[in-house]
Amino acid sequence: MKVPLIELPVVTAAGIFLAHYSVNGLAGLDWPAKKNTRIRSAVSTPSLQILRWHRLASAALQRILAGRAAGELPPLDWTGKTEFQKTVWRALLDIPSGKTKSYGEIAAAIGNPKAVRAVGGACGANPIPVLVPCHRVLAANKKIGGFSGGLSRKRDLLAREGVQWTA
DNA sequence: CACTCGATCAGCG
DNA sequence: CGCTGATCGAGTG
Repeated sequence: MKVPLIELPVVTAAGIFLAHYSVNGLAGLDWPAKKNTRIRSAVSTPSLQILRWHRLASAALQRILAGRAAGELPPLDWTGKTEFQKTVWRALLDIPSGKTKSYGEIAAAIGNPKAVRAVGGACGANPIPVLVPCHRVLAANKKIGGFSGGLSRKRDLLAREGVQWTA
């Protein structure tokens, strides 16, 4: 069955993010496009509930970009994702702003200490960057590691949170 | 099922 | 610093 998605823009100083909502909650977040793409609003009329979720998501995004704690999040829709991925993402939500963990620490935290590389894979598959703070995961030696959205974005987010990493 | 590929890591020279 | 093996989940055919 096909679940309709609603797209709503989040205007921030860092650009316009695009949030995707399903009937279950926030399902995805897109990085700001380079160009001034269509700021067209929702394809169909968002329900009151979705607008409410959107307020939460927008506020949380603004706070994280300002280097502060996210605060309350809307429900996250991870339908169709694997249990392993969901477990990893839940662990990411436990990393507070300004702190980081290594891929190995995440693996240990979810009780699967040898699944180090798999954790990296799950981070890369995260559909909701920033709010699910995949950028707070560094390599073991505090090196920057990788980032699917581009390393410059990871560096920017970490800098906003006052985090140090090794070159 | 049998591959392949990673946002890893620790060990070793 | 660079190379290597171990090891896991996901994607592909």
